Amino acid sequence: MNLLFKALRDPTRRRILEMLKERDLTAGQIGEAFAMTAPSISYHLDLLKQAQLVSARKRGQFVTYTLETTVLDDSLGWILDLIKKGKRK
Amino acid sequence: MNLLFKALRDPTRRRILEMLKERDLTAGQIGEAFAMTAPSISYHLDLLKQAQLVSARKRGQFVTYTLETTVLDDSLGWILDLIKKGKRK
DNA sequence: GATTTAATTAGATATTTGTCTAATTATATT
DNA sequence: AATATAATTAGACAAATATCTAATTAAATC
Repeated sequence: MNLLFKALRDPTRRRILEMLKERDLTAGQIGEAFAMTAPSISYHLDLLKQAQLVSARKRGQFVTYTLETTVLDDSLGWILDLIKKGKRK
Repeated sequence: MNLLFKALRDPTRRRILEMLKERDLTAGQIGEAFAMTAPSISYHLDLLKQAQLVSARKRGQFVTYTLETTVLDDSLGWILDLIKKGKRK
């Protein structure tokens, strides 16, 4: 939960997730969309991976990233709880 | 959106929101639940206020904080989009 | 009106974070 | 096998963050 919110805190990382929503992308393709060096993108991808928001598979010299939504269910549940349960008792 | 995720990133702040889900609380009451000085709590409450996740009203010398869920709808929408739309095309 | 209490603001500081350049690893191509 | 390409790792560094102590503000009580 902590790694998840940590990952979602950064605009670049949120943008990457939105891109991956459309289609799987290699690290290089992701990098093209940002005015940032490859190592910086790598860093963000690593945090997303740690949070299990993306998975990576290597194909030749390319690494393709895929959006993983399972872990988002937790955050959804947490937020929904906050919205729905409020103020009973 | 950015202030929102920024606010949700910190465990202390998430905990505060969970507490406020049950009932409104004064700054002091919130502080009691943490091993942290009053100014630190004030700091967190300020960030939550900036994100519009809580509102504050002063009654005498006390300040009571209330959970505000409206802004959470945005985050919910954003996350749901990520989960539901995925991989079309 | 002086003192206590609740809370915030100001200022200092250690840690975390996001970025960079340089170096490394691994694969593909010539 | 030498070179080029994709990506990551290592190390450095500035900016942001979370915490503290001290000072301030505002309300309540003696």
